[in-house]
Amino acid sequence: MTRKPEPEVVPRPLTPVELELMHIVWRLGEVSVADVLAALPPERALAYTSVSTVLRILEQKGVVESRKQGRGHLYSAVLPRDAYEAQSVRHLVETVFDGTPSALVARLVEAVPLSASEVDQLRELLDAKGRKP
Amino acid sequence: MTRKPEPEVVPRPLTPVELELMHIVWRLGEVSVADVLAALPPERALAYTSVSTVLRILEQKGVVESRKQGRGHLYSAVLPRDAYEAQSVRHLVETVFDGTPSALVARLVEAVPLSASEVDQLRELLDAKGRKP
DNA sequence: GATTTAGAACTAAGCCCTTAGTAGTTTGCG
DNA sequence: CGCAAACTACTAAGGGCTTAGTTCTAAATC
Repeated sequence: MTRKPEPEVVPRPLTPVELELMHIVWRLGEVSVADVLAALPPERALAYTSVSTVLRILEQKGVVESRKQGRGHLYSAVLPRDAYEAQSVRHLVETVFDGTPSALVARLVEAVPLSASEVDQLRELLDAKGRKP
Repeated sequence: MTRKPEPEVVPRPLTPVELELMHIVWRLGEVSVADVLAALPPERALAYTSVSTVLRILEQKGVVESRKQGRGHLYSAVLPRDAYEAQSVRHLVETVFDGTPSALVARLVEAVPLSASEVDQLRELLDAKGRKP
């Protein structure tokens, strides 16, 4: 009935709000609560305390770290965006595509509209990969 | 404070247990609670009532439907696996990769070990895509 | 037809997520 | 120094997820 405390093979994705704030942290580097608040789109009016709470949760999860600065704290990412992207893709391959990466890409090119230039870009990526395995 | 009831642009992913059961439903087609229970790996000993509850939640969400059969119910997928895969990829592109599909693939080929044959497969997918846009 | 049994519905407990208020502390300013 | 503003920690409420027990009903068996 209780959650298994074993370290997860593929870490659990960030929750929607956590991810929303992390995008800001990744973009700005080192941020105060006020910075995050200011960076949110106008229609997304979170309370100061809500942002503060989520940042504290993220710190508790080890996703960001903070250092004291003047009156408040400055938060910065411990988990780089690259790493989270990689983690997310792995998680999706694992849980939805039976661990088969090509199945994901197959579905992607079929289900998501791709511009010609994007297709070209992908081809280049594969060529680079194919030449030095 | 309450969740906005607007229809989501990209539907929320299934929860871990829901997805776990859906894999079984997709594989077996039309299943009873007992079927699902039997299809679970031995180390995954869910109670009958737990499976029943999750299937009922899935039905409530419109992901499966049921018809009465003798003593119990038979559940079958309303949401095909294809569609869910597409939905999941779109969701990931949207929330993690800024809506840029090629960024996802770039991260994939970098972060997930791909066999040479998988790389070839991907190339073929792209060729097929490139020829008829 | 009565009893056993299989299943569904209801319920609940524990946990996490989201949002935010309140209270208390620290800092900067006059 | 004292006050106002900013900031943090604590707390809470509402909702969803996970797991499962209990209870009630319907079906199968004798």
